[in-house]
Amino acid sequence: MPQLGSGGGDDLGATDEMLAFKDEGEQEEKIPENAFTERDLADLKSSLVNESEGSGSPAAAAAAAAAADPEAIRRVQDPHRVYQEKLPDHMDDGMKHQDPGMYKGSAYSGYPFLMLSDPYLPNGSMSPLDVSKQRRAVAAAALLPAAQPGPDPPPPFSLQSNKVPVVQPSHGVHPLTPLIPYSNDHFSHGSHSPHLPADISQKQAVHRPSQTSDIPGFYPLPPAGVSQITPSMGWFTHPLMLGSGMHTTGIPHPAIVPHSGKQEMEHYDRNMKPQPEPKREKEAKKPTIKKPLNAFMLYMKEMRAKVIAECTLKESAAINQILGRRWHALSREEQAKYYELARKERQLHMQLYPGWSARDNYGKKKRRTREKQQDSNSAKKSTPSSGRDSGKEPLCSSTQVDH
DNA sequence: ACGCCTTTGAAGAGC
DNA sequence: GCTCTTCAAAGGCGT
Repeated sequence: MPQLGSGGGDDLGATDEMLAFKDEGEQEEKIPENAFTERDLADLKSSLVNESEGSGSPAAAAAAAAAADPEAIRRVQDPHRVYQEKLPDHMDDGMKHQDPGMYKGSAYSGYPFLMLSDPYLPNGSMSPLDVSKQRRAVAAAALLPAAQPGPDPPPPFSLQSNKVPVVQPSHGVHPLTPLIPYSNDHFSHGSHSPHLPADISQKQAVHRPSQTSDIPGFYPLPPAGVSQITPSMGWFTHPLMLGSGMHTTGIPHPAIVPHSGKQEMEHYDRNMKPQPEPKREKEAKKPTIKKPLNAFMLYMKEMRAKVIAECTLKESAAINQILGRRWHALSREEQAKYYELARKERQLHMQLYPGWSARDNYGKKKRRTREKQQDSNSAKKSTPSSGRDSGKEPLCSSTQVDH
């Protein structure tokens, strides 16, 4: 159990983030009772470490959540409840505090986004790279509606998009869970790609092999928590997956992808057929176990489609900028939700691949040139506001973030 | 075909 | 302990 004992160790990021939020002065609108203090978060997270914790009542949690956040009522009436019911017991402890945020629907249906006027680019001469950046920023900004102060109606997105993979439905809704990368894309392939527009998903669905629809839940977390997951348990072990995303234990895991990466994975995803690949070639390709997604990645995965729809953007770089701003605009509870999911991700990942190290994947991506690295570093130093905390990227939403 | 862009967070390496 | 680097997702874009 490599990191299970680390307690808050791997949560530091979350804690740090929370601290950052304090500084951003976004607490005005914080709910007094349900406010997620850092200690709460720490408690919550440490509670996750105890995988074998007692049970809580999801319904009660939802009720409490609804009391604290009326809007949560709408959320908890949702399929998410199903997930809550299936949550590992240890989750309940933390969930009691944050159910409204956890596994609920759109996390920010009502929070104010503030569109900041200017792209992050400073004045001065621009390198081609800068021009490219500006072009992206402008492209994103150009598609944004004029900022309208005041509360905005929540975007008309279906909250169902947050269905949880643990109870992975076969229809094409995007679940939000720590298990997304392991369950959705790679297990319920064909049913839906979480970030793809519906039409694309449907296209994929055409190729969905019949047997996948029989898979109940690709992440059948036992009530007692992931620690009890065993290779033989509920995992979908399809012979066709052998050799592609199959863990050495026999557990199919989407985090495992062929060396060649995306393309090949898509191949498997969409067709789920053994490719007429030469054996030798197969053997030569060692599967790559991907890193577990962090909180922001999970958030992106969930929200990408929404941003794409809202902003009619497709370029990931621009979308990610928006998502970055939205991420910062999230309340602590809402962020905590994703930190929580990410934590579960890591724990599960750890259990599935005890010996795996992030270092294993080093060098599998082409490194950026040293020059660019230095370039960006110096740029960040010289213009700190252009970095992660620039606060100038548009949120695309008609609301704004005040920084 | 392949890498870059862009975001945040986690983790490893090096000092 | 701190800083730096790399990777995780995503899809348009440039070479």
